[in-house]
Amino acid sequence: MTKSEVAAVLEEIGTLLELKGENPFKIRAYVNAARAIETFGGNISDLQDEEALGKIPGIGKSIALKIKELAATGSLKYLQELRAEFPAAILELFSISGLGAKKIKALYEKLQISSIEQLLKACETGRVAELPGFGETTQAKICKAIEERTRHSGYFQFGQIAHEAETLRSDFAAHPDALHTEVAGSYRRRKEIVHDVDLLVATKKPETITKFFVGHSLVESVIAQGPTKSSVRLRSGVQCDLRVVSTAEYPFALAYFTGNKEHNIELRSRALKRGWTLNEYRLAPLPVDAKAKKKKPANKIPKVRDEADLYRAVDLDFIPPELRENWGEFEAAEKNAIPKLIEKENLRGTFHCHTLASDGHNSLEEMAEAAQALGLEYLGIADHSRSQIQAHGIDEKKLFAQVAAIRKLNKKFDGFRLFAGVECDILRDGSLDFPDEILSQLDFVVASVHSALGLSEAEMTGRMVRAMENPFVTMLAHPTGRLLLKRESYQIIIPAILDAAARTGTWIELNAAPKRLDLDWRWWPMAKQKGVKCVINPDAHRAERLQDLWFGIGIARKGWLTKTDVMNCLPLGKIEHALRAKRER
DNA sequence: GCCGTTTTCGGCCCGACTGTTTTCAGTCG
Repeated sequence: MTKSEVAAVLEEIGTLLELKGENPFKIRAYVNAARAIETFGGNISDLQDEEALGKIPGIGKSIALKIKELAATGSLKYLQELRAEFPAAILELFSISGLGAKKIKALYEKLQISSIEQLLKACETGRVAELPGFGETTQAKICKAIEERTRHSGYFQFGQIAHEAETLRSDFAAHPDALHTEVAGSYRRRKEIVHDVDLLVATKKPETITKFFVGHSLVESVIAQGPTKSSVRLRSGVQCDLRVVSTAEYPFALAYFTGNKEHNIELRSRALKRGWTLNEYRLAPLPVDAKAKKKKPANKIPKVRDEADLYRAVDLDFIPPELRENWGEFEAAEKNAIPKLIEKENLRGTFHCHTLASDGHNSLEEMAEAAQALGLEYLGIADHSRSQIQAHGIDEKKLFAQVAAIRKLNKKFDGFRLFAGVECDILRDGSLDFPDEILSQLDFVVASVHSALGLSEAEMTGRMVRAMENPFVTMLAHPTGRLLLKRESYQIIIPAILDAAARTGTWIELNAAPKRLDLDWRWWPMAKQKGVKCVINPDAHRAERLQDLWFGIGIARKGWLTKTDVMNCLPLGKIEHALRAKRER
């Protein structure tokens, strides 16, 4: 049983308790515990170790016992009993926006509705509108939400909505009444998956800004519109919320809406400890009445002009938005230990790009030109190897023709260089698609898995470790193989992969393609600790997709990486040596 | 159900918007 499976069970218990109308704080305890176990970074090798579980903040005696039972027997009596009280399909009703536990409970008790299909039927026959607390409008909204749900999941890859988000940002930035503009929320934290866009604007003319927003050409429909908050659906299908505040409120709102939730709770609790209350508008003294007798006089409230002032007010260094996940950033900010995160400008080159030779859409020359236009000093070409039939994998002959073409082109460049490589398939047994004699003639080798994806955890891990043990394999590409919102990771033991990478001197790719963003940011602190080096690659199949590097930078920052952790921050003069280091060991 | 540099009992983040109400409950973030 994995941590996330345990978290899913706790989450489900929370939902079922909500349906039962249980004490809201008990419900929150389960939801919190689910989050706690999922995000817990430390070692819990044994989920049956009740004592260790209980030490995780948010998990107490009762929940620790339940986790233990779950880990030991694979099931949980308490959950079985809860499930027995409701039809199984009822949980899917929670995926409809606008429906929460109270409404679902009413639908179930009054109309015996327990599935989306039944709900749609009841809406169409007008029975929902007749329920107390519901009405014609609510019924129509439910119909629309069901329709929306079938059109898209409500979750988007960061890259799918980045263009709209940036367009809105720049359009507001150019608006004369918008004094400050930022896209906050999970977008600003550079989460790989976002489900809405949070736009924040400081202004003296809220009505004008709101009007401009709901009338924007990217807006498909308006969901809600009030004096300080409006919500719309954009053309891509993503929901976008606008918050309008004053300039004085802006830094508080920016921090508040950048989140995440756990980060905000910690920030507020730090304010409370200093005798203040923090919300999205201001830092204010605590109300004097409540249990104030023993209390020492509240500290003077400092002036806050930007986010850095706010963090300073609670005795913290500034925390970059990407780190605001309550994932160790508070401890680091207290000890002046927030690293100087990598920036886009630090990247000097990149590897793992495709050309017309395999399944890319541009020539060597076009890829090189695009790389130079981005200010890069070098670009590594790595087309697919021969066994990738569907991706037009190249054979030995084509590969050497490309190497020759690259060597020839390099004579023309000034201050720029192409490196000749290959994206070599890792075969089922961990051997490589080309023999060492061929690989040794290349500047670098990207190794990756594209076949036999269903191997067991032990087999898949062993396969990758064996590939990394090859001295000519410079880097391991998209290590988990996940396709965001589409395909889960292969079954692999990532710490074992990282250990092998550290031992063999193999770089691990941070694949910057927005559908991958693999290796995931959550693993990079561990990778770094083990001494593993990162390489940020776009896996570009078109020249313009080299720009995906920007997504990779966001994830690298989110993974606490600095420029010294990322090999392709090395300048041209040093990267060549670094590429040879492993094979010369 | 969890938690404690205010507390082992009594809190637990809280504000915005909508729709159905006629002062508020429900949902969301």
